[in-house]
Amino acid sequence: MEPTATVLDLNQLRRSCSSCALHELCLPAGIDADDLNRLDAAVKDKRMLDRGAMLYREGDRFDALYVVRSGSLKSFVQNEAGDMQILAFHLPGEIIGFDALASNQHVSQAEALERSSICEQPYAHLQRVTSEVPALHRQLMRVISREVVEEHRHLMVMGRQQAQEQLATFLKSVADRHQRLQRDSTTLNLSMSRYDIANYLGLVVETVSRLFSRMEEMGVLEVNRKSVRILRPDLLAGLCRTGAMSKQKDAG
Amino acid sequence: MEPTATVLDLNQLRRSCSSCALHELCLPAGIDADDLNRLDAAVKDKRMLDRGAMLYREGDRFDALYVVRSGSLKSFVQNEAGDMQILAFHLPGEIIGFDALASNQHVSQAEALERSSICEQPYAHLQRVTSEVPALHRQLMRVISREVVEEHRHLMVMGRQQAQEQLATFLKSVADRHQRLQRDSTTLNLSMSRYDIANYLGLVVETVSRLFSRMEEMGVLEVNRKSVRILRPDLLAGLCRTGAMSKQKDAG
DNA sequence: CGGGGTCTTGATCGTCTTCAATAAAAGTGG
DNA sequence: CCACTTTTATTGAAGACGATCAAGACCCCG
Repeated sequence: MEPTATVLDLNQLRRSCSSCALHELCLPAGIDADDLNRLDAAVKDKRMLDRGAMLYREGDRFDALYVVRSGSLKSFVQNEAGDMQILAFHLPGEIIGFDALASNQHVSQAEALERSSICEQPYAHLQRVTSEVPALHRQLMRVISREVVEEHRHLMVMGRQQAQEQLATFLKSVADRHQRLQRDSTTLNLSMSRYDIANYLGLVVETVSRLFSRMEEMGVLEVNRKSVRILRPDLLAGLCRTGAMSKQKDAG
Repeated sequence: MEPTATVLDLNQLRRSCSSCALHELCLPAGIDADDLNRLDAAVKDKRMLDRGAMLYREGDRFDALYVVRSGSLKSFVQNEAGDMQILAFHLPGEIIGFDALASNQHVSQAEALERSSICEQPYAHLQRVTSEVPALHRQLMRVISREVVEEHRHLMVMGRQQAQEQLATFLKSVADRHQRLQRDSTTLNLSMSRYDIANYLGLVVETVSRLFSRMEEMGVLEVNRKSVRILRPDLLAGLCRTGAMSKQKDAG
């Protein structure tokens, strides 16, 4: 759509973390310039991934955490039958790879949804730096914790909300993350396919497509393939709430 | 149901970890007697929880991991509206509390499903011991990793399977965990209510009840309230498989 | 023994899925 | 660059699965 983005990425690629446009969003939040430089030194390289390319596969040895600089990815698991379940979408500034922290090898897979620039943080280095810089360690823990909370939220959405609420919640989530990136949070460019969205929510693609159309009719959205404009953020927020009847609320 | 269990618990309560019937199932797997004693010293106390009692609540400061000695618990999250989503059930030998590891405070809640005996491992001590005993550290990491994998599996079940497959998978999971405990894996005593099972799977209680009846008619189970006997483990295993049509399999 | 919570079962309804067809976009190769 | 195929998205019609509403049975606890 806009070639500007690509050009920007290429420029950023040359720069170090301290000048990274995302540096306040990922690990270094609340960390001074000195600490930042030490972290910077640990960065191995900045990889480019084409659409469909895998960042890591299940079983891969764990040797780094990854920060999305530009583009986006999906992470997912597969069962014996090959069924895929998408766990999360990852936007710029977000960190991937935590799934391998405990066992030292990945238990999920990550694939680029579009041409993406990835910043690789070798874990051995990162570990050394975080042990020396308590602030960085706390920040890393905070990010991991957010990850856990996010998984809980995903389960809650799948378990207790119905399709329209689910899609509304998903869109709001993407919009909120755009906002944190100081981007226009009303004009979303969804890099993932309808299939991916459906899979993530536990629905089929037709249902998702219909919901987009319905929310457009309601005047909440303006949908054009990948491009979704949120016309009424207030209404969208309302659609997220599990309306009156849901399954069960608090159990005694 | 059987007072024998309660008596056993009371006896075990007096004993240390090294004589704990579950010791090979939880942390100390693959750890020699010497190491075990050091771990033993770290155990603060063994708590009893009545049915409905909370082990920890959201926001509680993190200060220990807990091992279920007997009984069982559920862990869950709640949203602003008070809707509950059960994340997991915890059987004897299983460890709870990992959700707080990163942020140092719990982001979910744990409640006893029946009178349960809990072994408390103060984290400060545990940390000291694991740093001195690499084998224990690895074992802890392995357990955490299993937790992550389990959450992925939960998402997969909720997202891609239909009701009957979900319940079959749930039952098989409980049976498998019974087997690891060297218990009779064909006679389950489900401590959680139908409401809890339904909530865990993202269904309503009536659906779960009907599915139990249906699987009984099929000759797979013999159901009597909380007591479920698996007559045909082979058929049950078959019911777990997402039969032919599901939502979407592997995406290209 | 009564009463509240749990569980089961039935009837009906609605949401989401399935199947099918079309359209638009993107990728492919001459 | 344009036919060609393939993938992705939309829409319709029909059907199924699970939810909802309602009633009754059962169980446990005071």
